[in-house]
Amino acid sequence: MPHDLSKAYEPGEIEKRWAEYWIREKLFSVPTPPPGETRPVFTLLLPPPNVTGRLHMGHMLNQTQMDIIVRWHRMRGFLTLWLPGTDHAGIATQMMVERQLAKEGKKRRDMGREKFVERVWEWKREYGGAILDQMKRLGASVDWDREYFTMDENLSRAVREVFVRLYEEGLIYRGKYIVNWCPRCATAISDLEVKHEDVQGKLYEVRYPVVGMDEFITVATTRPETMLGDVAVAVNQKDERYRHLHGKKVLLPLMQREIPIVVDELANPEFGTGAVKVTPAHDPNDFLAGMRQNLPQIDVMDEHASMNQNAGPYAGLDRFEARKRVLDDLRAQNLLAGEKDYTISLGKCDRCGTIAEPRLSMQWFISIKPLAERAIEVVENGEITIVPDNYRQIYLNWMRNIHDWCISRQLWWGHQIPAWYCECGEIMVAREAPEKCTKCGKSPLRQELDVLDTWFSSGLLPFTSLGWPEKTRDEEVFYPNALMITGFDIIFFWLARMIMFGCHFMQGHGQDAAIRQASGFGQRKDDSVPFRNVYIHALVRDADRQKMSKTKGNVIDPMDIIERFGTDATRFTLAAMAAPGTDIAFNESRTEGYRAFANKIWNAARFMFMNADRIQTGLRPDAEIAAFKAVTLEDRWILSRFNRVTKDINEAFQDFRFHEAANRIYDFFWGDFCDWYIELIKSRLAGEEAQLACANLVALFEASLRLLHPVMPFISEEIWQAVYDGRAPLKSIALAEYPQGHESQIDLAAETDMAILQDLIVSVRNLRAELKIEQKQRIAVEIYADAAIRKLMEENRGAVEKLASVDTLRFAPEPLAKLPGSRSTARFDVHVVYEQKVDLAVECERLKKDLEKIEKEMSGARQQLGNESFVAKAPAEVVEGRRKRLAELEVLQQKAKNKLVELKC
RNA sequence: GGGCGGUUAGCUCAGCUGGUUAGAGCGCCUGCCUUACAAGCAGGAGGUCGCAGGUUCGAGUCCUGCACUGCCCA
Repeated sequence: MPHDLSKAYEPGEIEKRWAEYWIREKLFSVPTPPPGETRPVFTLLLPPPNVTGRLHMGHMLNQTQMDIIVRWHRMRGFLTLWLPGTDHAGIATQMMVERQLAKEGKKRRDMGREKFVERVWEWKREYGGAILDQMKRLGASVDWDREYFTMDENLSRAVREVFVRLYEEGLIYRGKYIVNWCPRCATAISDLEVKHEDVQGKLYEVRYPVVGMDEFITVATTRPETMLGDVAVAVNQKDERYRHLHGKKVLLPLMQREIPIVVDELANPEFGTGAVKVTPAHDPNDFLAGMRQNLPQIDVMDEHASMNQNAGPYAGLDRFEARKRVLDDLRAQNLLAGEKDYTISLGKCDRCGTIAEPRLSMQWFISIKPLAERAIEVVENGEITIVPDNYRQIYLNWMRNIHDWCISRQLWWGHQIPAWYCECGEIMVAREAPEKCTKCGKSPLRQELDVLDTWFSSGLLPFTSLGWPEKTRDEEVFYPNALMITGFDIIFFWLARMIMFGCHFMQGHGQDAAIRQASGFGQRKDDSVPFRNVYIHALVRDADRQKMSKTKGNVIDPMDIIERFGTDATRFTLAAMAAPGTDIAFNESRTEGYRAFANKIWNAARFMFMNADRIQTGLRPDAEIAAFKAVTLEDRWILSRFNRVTKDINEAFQDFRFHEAANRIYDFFWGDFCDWYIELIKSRLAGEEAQLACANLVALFEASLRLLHPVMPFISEEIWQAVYDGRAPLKSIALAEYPQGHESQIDLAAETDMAILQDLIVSVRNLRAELKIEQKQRIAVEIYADAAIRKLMEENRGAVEKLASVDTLRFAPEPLAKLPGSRSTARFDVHVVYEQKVDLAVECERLKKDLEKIEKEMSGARQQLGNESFVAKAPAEVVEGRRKRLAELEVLQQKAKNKLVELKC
């Protein structure tokens, strides 16, 4: 890699090149370590994106954070495994292929299951890698050799194993219950796959005539079409209004069916009329009431939510059309007692947006409580930590109120449930297809047509991706994963399921003891957990804090942002804005700013190379911060800053405080390193010390690149490789050592001295601007200060001259604060010698403002110090700090006052 | 209905366990193409920290109430 970097920073080409290089060189591939491995291990599973997915901002944030943490660990010497892969996304993928077929005028059902599934595989082979390809462009440092797909043969085998074991343990059962049903997808969906939305609807009141009485009972409903399946009317025991109707019957309007009035807690006397229709086949609460009251279940809809033959004259109508007709007919018969506006919480299929329908059907379920118990325990007792802490509570609440999980889906794409039916009624659940019935010996058997919920298989990934159910060395080394990073919206999908399954199936598992100790988990007791720590990130919104959605059209495509600003700048933006627990309002102007930052780094590198090539030191192949020789004040200062910042950044990463780490490095590189250090050593680079100064520059730069690498992997790699001019000691900066902050190199005296010097330089610049002195014109300044400060300024007069364009620097024996064209701090007065008239009015105004501020602060400080309890109770250093500040303020006040008098303001 | 957040500069956001003068980026104003960088440099303006109480020597930070706003669950 030559030193001649192009003049402008062009991320596109650089990023593409290194992304390919990293993959080609298999830099992040981790072979199974043999026994005796002593390095700490860090494992992390990519929460599997849908195979149909395209990278969105949420993925980008998620992956940026993972990549930062992963690269950081790798550089700190951890054996770091990041496992990539995708899940088969049952409904989504099936939809995708059905749509493709529709274009060819074909239908899934005409095609047959086998052909259809083959077609899905074809689709997967062709398009299924899209999201992973995008990850490659991001430079995600995953182990591509270990890529998983939930439908792979080994993972499918694991799924069958899990199903069989759970069934044998009595934790899987089959039954006819009300489930959420999507009429478009024609499958059951889980509670989590139904998204609720408040919409304005109507509450209809319908009069049911009581049989044998000249009376009506009025029930309220938001879904009148379901009345066709009514089997009772319920009233509450305590409700006096209906006491006389207990045991009577009503004649169900439109259907002319006699149904009983039952007494059941389902009826809430406070709500509506207090009487409620009971439709066990179309409402979960009614279903339970039906069981209690031993009522029949009348299903009036088919799988597409059209009315079936049970709906009598309405058969064949779509549910909404049926609703209209039912209402019309009720109206005509004067049975519609009222319609009120009513807010309805409408459940929609998460995948396709169709209004979900509660449906009575035969499904497979997991009896979840026993699994949830341990999943609660491991979070309560700290075997798994969740950060930020408030999500811990959310997780626990959900887990404590969990319902049995419907795991069967009426789809073709997915893991077909390993259950077989015999005509004799026997059900066999087995790892491999049984040949004949175990009870009656008959064959052939018919396999269950349903497939498993996608989350069933992805919930197993923390261990199945490591070879389970085989006992593998990988499992011993890499399980439990160290960390899971995911979005809060996914807590219940992945997190909860992985924890339940992990704790259940990995019970008794032990991680290699030496590795576990080395990895920092020595004190954790439970190795069954899927991961030790969880970090939950927030949502990425648009610049106006709106949730991104296709319908609103405000979706920001990360690939588009990357195209324009580069991956590094995009990553940096997300990192810099990712304060734990806070949503990110993605603002393009920030990314633009961070591209400018990358450009700054780029140009600083060009400066370094320009000098290195000129000075001919030859860049040292062993460049590293240890080679830095602090001889001057600015050297000691920048070394101190570097160590301080490094320490802060390491701590920030430890706590997932990405924004803090990003801001620290930004301020350090731009504010300290470029604005001051480089400017200060320019004269040294031109002088006798050039070699040393240049070596220091390179050493510091190289270390800073390593510091930056996890956040901006590409530009750091590009420049780092250039530093070594094609002879880098390692294949990549990604394998180099991450800087550690050394307390011993933090030099408080140097930082204080430098601050005084910066103060002086800024004061002079300030005066120049005020006096409207042209930038080019060099000027004379006078300084008044005590001996120590005088010495400091004397020793660094070159710096002042260069950075403030000063040609003569004199020291005055008398205070200068009174003079026009002067500035004062508590430590020194500085005066610019310049004939041009000072604008007295402006100066007076500024002085008065300053004085006001000083005096305001003084009175505050005096009040505090005058308060006995403050002096008695506040920590000594705080009181001392206040005293010192007050003394300073007094000096400043005096100086300002004198000057006001002198200038006759 | 239950729970959880947010409200700090014109905009988007930091401010961890309460402690000196509340910060950043963008935007704005002034002056500079100063040989690394105009995606830049130098200087500057801009905030009674949503409102009202309280705890404390001390509150942007802790507590209570209110207002507005967002999310999750039922």
